[in-house]
Amino acid sequence: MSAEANASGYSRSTEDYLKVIYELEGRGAPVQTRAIAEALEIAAPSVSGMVKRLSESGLVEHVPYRGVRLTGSGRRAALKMVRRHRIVETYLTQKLGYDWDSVHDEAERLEHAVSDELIGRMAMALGNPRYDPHGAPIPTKDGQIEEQELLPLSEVPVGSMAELRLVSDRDPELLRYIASLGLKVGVAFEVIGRQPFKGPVTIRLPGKPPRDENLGHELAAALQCWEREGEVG
Amino acid sequence: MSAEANASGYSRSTEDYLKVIYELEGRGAPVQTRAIAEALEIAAPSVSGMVKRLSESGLVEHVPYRGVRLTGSGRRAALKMVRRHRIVETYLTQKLGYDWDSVHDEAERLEHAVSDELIGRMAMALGNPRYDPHGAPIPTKDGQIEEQELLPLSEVPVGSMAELRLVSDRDPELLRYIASLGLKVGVAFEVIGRQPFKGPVTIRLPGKPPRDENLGHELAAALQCWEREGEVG
DNA sequence: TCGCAGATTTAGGCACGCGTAATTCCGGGA
DNA sequence: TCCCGGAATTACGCGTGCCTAAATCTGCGA
Repeated sequence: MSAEANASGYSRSTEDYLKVIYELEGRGAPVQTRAIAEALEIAAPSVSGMVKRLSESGLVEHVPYRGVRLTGSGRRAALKMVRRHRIVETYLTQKLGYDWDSVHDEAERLEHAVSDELIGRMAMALGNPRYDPHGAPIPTKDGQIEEQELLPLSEVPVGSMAELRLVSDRDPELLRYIASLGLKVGVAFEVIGRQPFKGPVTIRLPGKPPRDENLGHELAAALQCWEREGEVG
Repeated sequence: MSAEANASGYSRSTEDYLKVIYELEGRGAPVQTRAIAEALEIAAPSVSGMVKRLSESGLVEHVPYRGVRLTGSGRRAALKMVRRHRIVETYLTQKLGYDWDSVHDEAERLEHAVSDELIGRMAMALGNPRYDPHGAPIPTKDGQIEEQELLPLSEVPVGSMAELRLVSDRDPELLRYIASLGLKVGVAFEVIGRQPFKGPVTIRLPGKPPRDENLGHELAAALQCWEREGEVG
């Protein structure tokens, strides 16, 4: 036996913490202990303890009772994990026939085990993709990540055209459902109605003939879209 | 986050122990604490402690001061790890352009992270190979493994033809060296000399013109061959 | 300004898996 | 049979990362 514990040099837990902190940070707001605890499904005091260690390692900045922010090296490590996760998901989907609803768990384990070398080879084999199967941008090797200007379908104005660009990889049921409607990343459709008080959104999907579907508010809120200003097909 | 700690349900350490015990067991002889400690590069008392836990989990049978043997479920789990390791090595070599001397460490990490599903898909993509790139037989999904009748090159009679069938994946230097000689699994050659007192073995490699090479005893002992009884090219 | 709810941290504990030091066991030679 | 060296185990301790219970802080509404 001779392999490193973990390809990145950090423990599996550390990698998980960095990734969720990155994801919860949005645009720089401090991340609460409780949010981390919920995302990782562990108790809040456990997070307090771990945050202390992360802070001593210089990966996060911790203001007691206020929250944590990633430091430069914390963010770099987090983006590395995000890159790994998304490349693995893309690879499994494109090269090994996985469906987009079943890659998340597998990637969640593999992201801790793959080396930079392997990620590089996977990316190469895929032609250095910019997005994963759910539309999420893949950070580059040197930690650049594209910022997307997206709108939840629940907020796209009625009457405009929209294109599905991004959906979370976390909910297989949701992914299977929207796939069953013919909705995947890149599909354009018309928003033809929305009911008030978190009512459903009605969209018209392309096809012969076009098909109308009603999507619940919660679902519509999970579908990040480009709004294509302008007229209707 | 929602993935299991480890695809098999056992901890990474447990998986490592089971694999080395399997490999050290040969044909059923009890495995000594010290042998495990050396293989895993950890201290002997640590092994004693772990063996106790493995034994309580029903994975090994431990006779104090005598050694351990895998139980049925221990052997099944070990063979699963061996299958994972060898399929991953084969996949990396065949599909991602790795050389045979660089796959071991990567596989050592990945074998703990891949699911049965993924191993199945990799095996499928490879056409269900029976051997890994180093010639080691790949256990089937249900835990069958082929027994090979092989002879170390250091014991193949002078004058016979032999074919390289198996070499350990542990030593990248050795693998690179023999590859540089044109020796890989499946290559046949003639054994034309061997010096006494652990002296070198001389082989004649096919080619135009044939090439003779002298291999040190230790190296020759690491090359497991089929002896092709009979005459010489 | 006070008090309360909720978030956070501290206190104390546990399992895992590793280490070193000290002790015990086993087998072979005298 | 005794003794001795090497193997194994026991005793004790450490860091990681999780837990629950108890204390503390923060901000908001009365």
